[in-house]
Amino acid sequence: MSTKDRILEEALTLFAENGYDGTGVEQIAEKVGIKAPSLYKHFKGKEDIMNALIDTAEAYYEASFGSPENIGRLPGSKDDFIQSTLGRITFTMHDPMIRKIRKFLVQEQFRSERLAAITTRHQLDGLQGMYTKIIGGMMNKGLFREDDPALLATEVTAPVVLLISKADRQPQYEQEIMESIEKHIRHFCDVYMRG
Amino acid sequence: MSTKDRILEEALTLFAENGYDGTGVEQIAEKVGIKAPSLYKHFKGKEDIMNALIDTAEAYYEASFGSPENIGRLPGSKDDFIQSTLGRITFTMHDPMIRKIRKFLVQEQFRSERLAAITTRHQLDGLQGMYTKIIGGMMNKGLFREDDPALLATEVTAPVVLLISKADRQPQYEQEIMESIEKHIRHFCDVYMRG
DNA sequence: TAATAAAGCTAATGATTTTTAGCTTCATAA
DNA sequence: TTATGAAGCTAAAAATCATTAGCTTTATTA
Repeated sequence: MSTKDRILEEALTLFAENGYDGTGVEQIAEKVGIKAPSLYKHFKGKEDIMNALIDTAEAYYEASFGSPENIGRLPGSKDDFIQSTLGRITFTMHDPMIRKIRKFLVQEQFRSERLAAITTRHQLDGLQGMYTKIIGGMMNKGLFREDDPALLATEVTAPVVLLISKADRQPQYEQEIMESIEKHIRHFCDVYMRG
Repeated sequence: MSTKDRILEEALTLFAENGYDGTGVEQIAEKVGIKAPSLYKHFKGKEDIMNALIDTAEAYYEASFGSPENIGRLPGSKDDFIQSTLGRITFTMHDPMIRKIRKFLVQEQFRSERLAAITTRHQLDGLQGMYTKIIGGMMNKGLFREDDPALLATEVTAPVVLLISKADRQPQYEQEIMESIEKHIRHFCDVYMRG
């Protein structure tokens, strides 16, 4: 892994933990194993590091939610829907990279319009767009009752997003949070699915 | 209004806009109309200002969600439920004090366990506890179908909380957001209320 | 082999920021 | 009226931080 990428990696870790203003270039350099002035061989300055980081977050978003392939096959039953959804949530919750991007964005969302827009995509439009397609597709197959797929996507994803945020800041409650999420998903299926 | 209170007021405004680390004591002093060293006649230091601010946020939470009186009378019909809920949301969204506390908390939630706990209360337990009581009460009167009131409270409040956060960082979308919220609330009533 | 460029280092600069020391003013109370 | 304490100020200390300048090493390439 190149030094440049190592810098981005450690910077994201530190920004996620202490925020941009709460992180010094010296800290970043130390984690990478170089001295602070050497950072400037790779980036113009601290802000340049953050901008590169934002590009990473954008690319990551694009890879996760940008293409329809990420949905995979449509779930064919209630249990299938529940299991694939819980799987996605468990992955999203624990993947270190996604977790750091989430924590970084939530702290820096007010820094610029661009960061605000990315935060909204990560927190709302991403998951929601994905579930609009899934639910819409399953509706066509008669697995969901007729309704507005985008609205149902909001209903199912919003509580999950909020509970994952809670787990990010209070990991000691992770177990209860997972139980709440599962309960919520099952209830959602009971209400909106056929059979 | 005392200088001490003015300091807290301006500090909250600045912390909400630029975060704790992004705000200098000099900025706070300037907004108050004094010089930075004079702040130390009222607080031990910058961190002491934030701690006092957190007490304010706690007190505010207690006043808003701590006592059952804040629910007022139970809504007696679907329209009553929708109107009182939309009223509460509009107020919460626009009240400058609540708005600043929300923005402050969302940025500083990882700074300490105390801030994490308060953020969870403000973002989840507060509204949710209130709506658990409202929906539970209305269920007893036969206005809601039989179900788990706490679960329904999650379903109705979570999308609202997320959309309000979006409005905080992207006020230019406020109108569409309000429409989304209203659509969501009406849909919620259609699904879970009788009649 | 000689030249070059990339990537590291030390030392230091300059800017900012929090905090302290010590002085002044002014209202209040003895 | 005098003493006291609260609340402001200026000046400066002390610390931190991002960045620059200039040197060294090392690998690559002509």
